[in-house]
Amino acid sequence: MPKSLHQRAVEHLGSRIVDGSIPAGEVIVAAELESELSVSRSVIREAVRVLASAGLVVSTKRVGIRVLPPADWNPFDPLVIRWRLAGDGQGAQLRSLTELRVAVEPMAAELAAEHAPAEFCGELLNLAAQMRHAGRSGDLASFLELDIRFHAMVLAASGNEMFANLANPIAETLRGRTELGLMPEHPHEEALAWHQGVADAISAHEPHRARESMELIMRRTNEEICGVWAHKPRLFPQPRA
Amino acid sequence: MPKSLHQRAVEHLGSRIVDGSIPAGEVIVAAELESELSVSRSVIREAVRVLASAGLVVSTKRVGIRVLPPADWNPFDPLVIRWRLAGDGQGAQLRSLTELRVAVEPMAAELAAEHAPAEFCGELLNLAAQMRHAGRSGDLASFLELDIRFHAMVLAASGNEMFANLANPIAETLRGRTELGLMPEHPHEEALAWHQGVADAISAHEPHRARESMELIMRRTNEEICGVWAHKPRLFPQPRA
DNA sequence: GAGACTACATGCCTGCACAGATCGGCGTCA
DNA sequence: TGACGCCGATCTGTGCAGGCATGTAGTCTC
Repeated sequence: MPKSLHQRAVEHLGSRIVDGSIPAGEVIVAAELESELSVSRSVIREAVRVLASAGLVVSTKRVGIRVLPPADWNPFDPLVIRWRLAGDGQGAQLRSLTELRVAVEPMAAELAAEHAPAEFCGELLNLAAQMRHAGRSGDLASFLELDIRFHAMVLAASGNEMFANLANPIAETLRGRTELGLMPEHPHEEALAWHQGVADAISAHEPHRARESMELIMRRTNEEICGVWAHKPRLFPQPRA
Repeated sequence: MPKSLHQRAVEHLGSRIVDGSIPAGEVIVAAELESELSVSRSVIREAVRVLASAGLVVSTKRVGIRVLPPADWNPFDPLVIRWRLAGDGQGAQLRSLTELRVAVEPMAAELAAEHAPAEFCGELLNLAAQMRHAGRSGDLASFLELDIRFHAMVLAASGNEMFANLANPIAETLRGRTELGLMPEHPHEEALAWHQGVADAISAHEPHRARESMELIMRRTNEEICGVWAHKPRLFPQPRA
């Protein structure tokens, strides 16, 4: 299925910038890209505009298209997240996202217990039961997908659209952890109980208990992987004016 | 200072979509926009591409440019946040951002205490002292700007680029609260002490205390404003497939 | 009801004029 | 001689105008 030329141009340039093939500070002229990709100016210009809106490049007259340093990238842009997870920045990206999860999900569980509509509660209980079943039978692939849906459901049930929007990158995080072999061989019985506890507490509208159960899950998550990327350098950008 | 035609086109279309002037489901043809803004196709096309990357519209052959419902917008896109804060969605946007702050900032303080370079610690102590001075002398304007810089500094000192990137919207949140008169007349003496506590704990590399001090600040923040938008409807989008 | 047909809006390409930023040469002055 | 400032040449993105190609939606036919 051939994607549009525009998408391919965005992908080509963006992924090369994010994986470091094109270092920050490099300047490119649009004409080069035209011949490199064998596409016309309009395609290049539209792609550059999209990448500029993600903070990857800035284009100025007489100089060309300048690649910006990682500190200027929008780390919440879905494209940036995808490219980082696909390449060298994978470790740092997974760490950032995991830390974000640890911060956000307990709050999401608390809000969900206060505001979640009934159908979300039912679905959460349903998912928790299925997770228990898949976990005990050792069906790791199903468990992963259920886990993803469970956490996405909690985020959506919080009624906070920013939380809900984190579902996709968090799903990628979980998949990434699995690919890297950072998930336990067999889901812990405690983890199953904690997920059940989150679903129960949200359904019973008990915010405090929902938060605490989710905090247990997150604490375990953090412990399992906090050491893995400890050596990766952290970025400390100066807060801009 | 006349901005480029591209920026104006993005602004024009985007702000009208976000403030609801153009309802979801509406279809627009590019030719209309050309005559409406008196610009050429390339400008419109590039603007549409940028808005599409933010999830505001999709453009399909034979049908035109379809405006997407709010659930499809990227709530972390800086442009979307700005437009929402400027218009009708202001309440819901401030609530979302505040909930995000409450979740993220304690974690950021904890991480900062573990990883912050020395220069960040010094600057934090400096800011806390200035805040105390401005707060006690009743200089609310200075206090607001110092408050913004303080929280931005903690987020940056966490070494998590996603946290650091939340500094701008959070600054807007604080300014928005002030404009709406939701800030206390005089900063509480306790709040000053808590900020000092955060700076001290981070400088002393005491993650637990840093988190707890920040939690106190956030709890107060939440109490001050949680009731204000309680009546605003929450969005519960279905998690996508 | 299923398949072919047609109209239409976007996708993509190309040539042109303009604006603004950079760079180099030139002259002046200390 | 060397440093500074002015000014024009040049390069590149910005924007415009028009054209053909392509895929889809709606219609029309059988």
